[in-house]
Amino acid sequence: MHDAMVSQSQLDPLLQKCTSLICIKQLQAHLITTGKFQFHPSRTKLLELCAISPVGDLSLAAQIFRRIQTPSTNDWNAVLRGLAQSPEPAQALSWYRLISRSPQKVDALSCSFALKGCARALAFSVATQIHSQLLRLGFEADFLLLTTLLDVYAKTGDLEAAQKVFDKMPTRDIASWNAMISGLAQGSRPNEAIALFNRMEEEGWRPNEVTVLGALSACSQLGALKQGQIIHGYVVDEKLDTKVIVCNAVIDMYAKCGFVDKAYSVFLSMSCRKSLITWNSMIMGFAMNGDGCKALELLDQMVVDGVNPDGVSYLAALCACNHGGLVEEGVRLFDMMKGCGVELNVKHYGSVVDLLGRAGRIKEACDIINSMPMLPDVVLWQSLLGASKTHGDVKMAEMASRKLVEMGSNSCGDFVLLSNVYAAQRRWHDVGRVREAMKIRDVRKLPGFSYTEIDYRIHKFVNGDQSHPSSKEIYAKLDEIKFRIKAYGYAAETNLVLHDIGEEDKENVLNYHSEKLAVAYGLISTSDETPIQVIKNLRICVDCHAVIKIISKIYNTEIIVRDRARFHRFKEGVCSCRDYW
DNA sequence: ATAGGGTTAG
Repeated sequence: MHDAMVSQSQLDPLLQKCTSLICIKQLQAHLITTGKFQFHPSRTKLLELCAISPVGDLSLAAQIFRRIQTPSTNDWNAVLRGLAQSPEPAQALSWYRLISRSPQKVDALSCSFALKGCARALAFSVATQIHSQLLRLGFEADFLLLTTLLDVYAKTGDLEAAQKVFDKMPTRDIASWNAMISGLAQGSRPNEAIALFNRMEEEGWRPNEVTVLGALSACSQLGALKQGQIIHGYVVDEKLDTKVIVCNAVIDMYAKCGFVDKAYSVFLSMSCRKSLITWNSMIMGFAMNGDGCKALELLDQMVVDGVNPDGVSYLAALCACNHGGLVEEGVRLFDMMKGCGVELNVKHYGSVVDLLGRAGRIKEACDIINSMPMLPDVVLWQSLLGASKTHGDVKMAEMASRKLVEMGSNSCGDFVLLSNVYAAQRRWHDVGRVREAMKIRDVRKLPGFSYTEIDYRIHKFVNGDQSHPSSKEIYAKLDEIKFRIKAYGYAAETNLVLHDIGEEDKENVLNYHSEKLAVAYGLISTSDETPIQVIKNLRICVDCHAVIKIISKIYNTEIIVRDRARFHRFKEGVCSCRDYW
């Protein structure tokens, strides 16, 4: 680059074309050698480019900054913005404090970048400080800044604060709505996310691709198929499905609503190029639905399509083998993974241990745990404990429980499993011992709950719930079910109930599990052919599984239950998991 | 004068 060629007016266009670090360095050297560095109007732009562009270099930006004798707020902000989007966003917050103490002081942009840093560093209390500061500085009418603020509150987990900012905003634009909707969806308040999405449409806004991502994610969480289908329709009408990211969200929504076929048809008819996430979402969809063969097929196909599987792809495929009962294929896949350059993490080990454990190959599962290069996590011991329970291996169950206690696990499920191992053997004294340990440690049962979507509304039930407006009819239906399945030859598996209470009471505990309440409500509320859909936060219980199979037969209806790990599709007395889960 | 905010799988 020749000095004479670069006059003041020519620097800006050069900056626009600057797409490499070398180029940045050349322009910087030029400014220095020509003595224009301290005063050139494009210096800040160069600094910003260096701090935030993917080809830039943040430490070089810091070096450049240090040479500036009197940095302007914009110079400060350039580095601040770089720090906020760097892998160490917390550094942005100390930098922000430096700006506050500098003669130039912060402006609205400084607040914006610092808040972005808070969002990424999950620094809630700093965000509240910046919040009060921006009010003092009189930025409260800046709705872009307020959108950033509400986003930080949502991301750091204070949805009430986010909602407050949103409600008080004098003007909003689509990004403000999007931040609030995705905030609710990601903060596990999917019902409110969907309600806000609908309100947005009522108020005449046209959702864009970011909006539907949040809304679809909410539908996925809830298993809200009908609502999800409406959004999918909108996506097609508005041609938002030209974006791969939107297609991915649609695929995920159908898969998590239990309609893997529908997910697959969207997958097959996509007009844009599939990304790694597309393949992974689809493989996971097949995994959740127990279709191991299809998952393995896709794992091969993606390579042909030029997309390299990553650790998530393999984990999903392994999980599919697990849920599909493809034990040999799963073990083979696991062995193959060791030589294909993908780093195995604790989840891969967890999955194969689970696979072997479920198949009753508990010794092999235990050997894998002992051979791991990293420390086993609680999940591994929990699957081994679960497998020991299923296969009645008391010794192994006790060993796994001991490990869990050593690791400080205070999860109720661990205690319940061990207790169930004893209960199945009628060792009530040991059951009592476990229950005592739970009391001492103040272990509480994570409450089980189930959802079902009826007429576009989500109905939630907890165990023994009597709060639903149709509670009377639901319980009457459960009585009828109880009567009809008894006549069919069913006997409750009461050895699964934790407490050594009377047989009849045990039956009642089981009878009013949340998933049974949701299924009963589904039965009295739907008359058409659509399957009853239930989403449960925990794993489905063995008794509920047995009962729902019979219900699907005697009521001639299809019932789809999504539990914590996978789908169960009940039809004509059998379940898609083939009782293997 | 202008800059800034919202994004899918595990």
